[in-house]
Amino acid sequence: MKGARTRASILGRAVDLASLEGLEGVTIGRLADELGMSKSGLFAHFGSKEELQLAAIESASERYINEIFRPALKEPRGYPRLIALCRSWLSYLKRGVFPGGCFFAGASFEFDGRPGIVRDAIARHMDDWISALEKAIRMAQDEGHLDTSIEPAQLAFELNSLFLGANFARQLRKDARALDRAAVAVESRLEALRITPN
Amino acid sequence: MKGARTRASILGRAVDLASLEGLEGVTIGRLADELGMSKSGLFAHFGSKEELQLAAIESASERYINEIFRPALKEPRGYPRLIALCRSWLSYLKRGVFPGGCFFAGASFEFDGRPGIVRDAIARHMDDWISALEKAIRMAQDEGHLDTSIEPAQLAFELNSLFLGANFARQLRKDARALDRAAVAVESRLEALRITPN
DNA sequence: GCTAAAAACGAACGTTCGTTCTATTTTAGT
DNA sequence: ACTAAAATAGAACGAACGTTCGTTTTTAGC
Repeated sequence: MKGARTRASILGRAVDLASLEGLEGVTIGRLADELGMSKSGLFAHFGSKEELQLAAIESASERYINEIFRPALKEPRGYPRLIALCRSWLSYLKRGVFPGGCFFAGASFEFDGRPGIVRDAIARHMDDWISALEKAIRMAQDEGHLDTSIEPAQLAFELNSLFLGANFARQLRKDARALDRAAVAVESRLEALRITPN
Repeated sequence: MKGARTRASILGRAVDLASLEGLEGVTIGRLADELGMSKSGLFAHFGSKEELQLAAIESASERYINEIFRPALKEPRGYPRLIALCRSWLSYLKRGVFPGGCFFAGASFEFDGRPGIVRDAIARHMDDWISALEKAIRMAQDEGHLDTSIEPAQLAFELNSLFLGANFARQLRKDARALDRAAVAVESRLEALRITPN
């Protein structure tokens, strides 16, 4: 069906736009104009703005997983996969996978003070992401690659904080060294916790 | 003049609302309703929505400085003031100085992808904040309290990242341990860099 | 190539947005 | 208390919002 292709291109543009101007800032009229189609034609694909937002979140999640998670899974479990995941996140920001920085960082801060199913969907995806980070950490500990005295949830919090800090420094402050700063912090923190075999 | 009092109460409410729903989400009609006054009466205080947003940012900045910066300045310069500043930030979040978490964290992520003078004003305030953090770090180094091998800008980046991470975990994920996690990370990072006299 | 279904369109709906007037009320200085 | 100035109100504006509807065009299966 052609509808699926159109729908995908709508969501692609919606997600890009949302990373720049926020999920609520993506207006159906503007989106239709940019794609050269009518408001009503675009609208019919979703039935409501809320459904469009939910679909955009799912679309962004696929990109997020493909660009960050999938590549890191090729590395062997343990320390290599954990550090690959962190490097992958910073590379994802550097490559400009979303033109306005991390879609989920923006959406998280935009919706954290509102009720509703859109907020819930964002929170669910971020829970999944943090859980994935924790799992990678736990695996590195299980493999004997990482100090077990640190709680996985604590380290995941710290790493995720550095990712948010990188997004902040790069997107708002236009700090050209943002990614380097985050990389240095991530690498040295992990290296200090690393257990090398000998 | 009575106008000044009214203006202050408008801005107080606008800032609270913006911390919850975003600076763009604060609508003049809603704001007027909540304050029991007319749209046009409220509007006349500012002349445009953009001016209202700029005034709200200034108002939020005063709160930010009074609640975080001012108390920490009572501590002696050096390590005591630096750690007081960090503790003050986390306490500011815990106390709920803004009902929707840190006003500037939200505003930063909301406007980082847009052009205009509102974005510029937010960026300027955040530059000031990061500079203040760096200055406190440099002073601690000058006093001989802190390892000089770390760049002040690097440590400021890391500390600020943990603050953003705390806001994220607390406001979006409703993680009751968010503040503890950030505190543990901040304290251990600073303690490791500390130089104790003997 | 015909045809039923799917997709896109164009016009209009009611609402809310920021903003602009003019008129009225309230304040502050004498 | 009087008065000029400041503050607030009320009605209306065009534009944009999300949404609905009936019609037309395009697609896909036979």
